[in-house]
This record gives sequence, C-alpha cells and structure tokens, in this order.
Amino acid sequence: MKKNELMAYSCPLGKAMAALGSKWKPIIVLVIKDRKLRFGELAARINVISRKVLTDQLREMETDGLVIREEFKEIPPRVEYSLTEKGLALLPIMFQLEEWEAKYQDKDKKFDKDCIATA
Amino acid sequence: MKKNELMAYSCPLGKAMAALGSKWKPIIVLVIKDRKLRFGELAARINVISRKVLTDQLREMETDGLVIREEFKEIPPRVEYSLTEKGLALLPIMFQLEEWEAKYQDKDKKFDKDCIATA
DNA sequence: CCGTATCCTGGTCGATACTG
DNA sequence: CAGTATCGACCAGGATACGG
Repeated sequence: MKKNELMAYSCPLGKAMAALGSKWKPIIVLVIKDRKLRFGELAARINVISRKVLTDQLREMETDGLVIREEFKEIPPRVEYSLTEKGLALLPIMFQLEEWEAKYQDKDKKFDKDCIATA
Repeated sequence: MKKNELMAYSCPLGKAMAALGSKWKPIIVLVIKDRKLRFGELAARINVISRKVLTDQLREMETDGLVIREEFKEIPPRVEYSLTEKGLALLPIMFQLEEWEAKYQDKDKKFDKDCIATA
C-alpha cells in the first residue's frame, strides 16, 4: 500500500497530511506566504532544494489546491507562484503547530539556530 | 540529508511535522485518544499495520513525548499506551486540519468510505 | 502477549546534464 | 529563466520468523 493510498484511506485528516506532510511543502508554504514569488526566488530562498524536487513539490501542491501557478509566455519566461485561499487558510494551523511544539519542547535543547523558515 | 535532519533544521514547525508527519502517527494518536490501550488492541484497531512498524512508531512517539508506555512485568506481559499532555494537546490541531481539508475539498469526490479513524 | 531480528521492496529525494 | 530527462542512493515501511 502506497503512502498516498493510505493517506486517502484515513481521510480527511490523511488527505491533509498528504497535502502538507512532505519534506518540503510546509517550508514552501511559509516561503510563499507573504507575496507572489518567481520560481527562481523560491529556489534561492530554499537553497538546499534541487530544482527538480522543487518543481515536483510545486506541481503536487498545485494539484492539491494549495498554490497557484501563473505562467507568462515571455522571453525570458516568467512563472509566479502564490498561495490559494486554501493555502492561506493553512497558515494559522501551522502557526499553532509551531506553538504546540515550542510549548512542550525540552527546554535544554537549543534549536532555532539553523531555521530555514518561520511562521 | 535525511528527512529528520531537515525536519529538525526547519524547526520548530519541522519538529512538529517530524513528530506527526509519518504514515501512521496521526492515526495512532486518534486511536489512543479516548483511553489507554494495550499493544494488541492498537494492532487490532489498525489492522493493516505490521507489528514491527507499530512498535517503531510507538517508540518514536514515546521519544517525542507524545505517548506514555507502561510495561507491566507480568506473565503474560501487558503493555499499555496512552497519550501524554503533549499528545492530547495535538488533538484540537488535528481536528482543525480535518476541517480545513473538508472545507476546501472538491465536493464531487466522495471520500469517507474507508476511513480508519476520525477525530 | 509483546515484541525483536532479518531481509527486502519501492518510492522519495537528489545530482547532473540538457532544452525551449 | 524555468524547467525536463535520466540515473542512482537511501530509507521508511512491510513480510516473515523467532524470542522472553
């Protein structure tokens, strides 16, 4: 049974986890949240992700209705990504998750040093 | 870079996703939420999971402070799992995730048919 | 009853090179 | 600039058998 099969199986929470629960998607959401970004800007802000994987993730998020992809057929090409209403609605929930983790975190461990993105 | 390395990296949201973002953990949380359960009861309720994987997940969740494992050294052995305060605090957030997904879901697709667990 | 030990598979993620 | 195409590594998850 593939991950997505089971995730759809334990729905709708499972579908939510499938939409959000990958290595990069939460980060991508946080990076796009403030304004529309071009593909290259995204890649620059999350500079440890490869272009292929970034493209893959963005395509899935588009399918899941989290992001909008606008392609301008110019030379040179320009593509802009932004959050949908659904994607924006996710932000407060992600913020709660952060607070939850922070609240119950072991106080001895420092942890925010190398953070990529913060809500 | 392994998944968990990055997850710790994009903290604390990443840590939250690591604690919750696996194939089975959200389901396990929902299954334990009402009362203390023995290992065998857990396995029975999530009958598509193998014992090895269930054990693995429970151990990780114990490390992350989500569940409590109580071992009674009897014959035959008995082990009971329950949610910690941290685990319980996760429930309202998971419920919001469900509502979020349900709200923005494509209305044409039916989906709740084979649900394992519901918050 | 509640697990380990062992081995295996397939899917995700990534590096690199190429294209319209 | 914004991607595909290709190939490969690695690990989470699973089948099965055995152990205290």
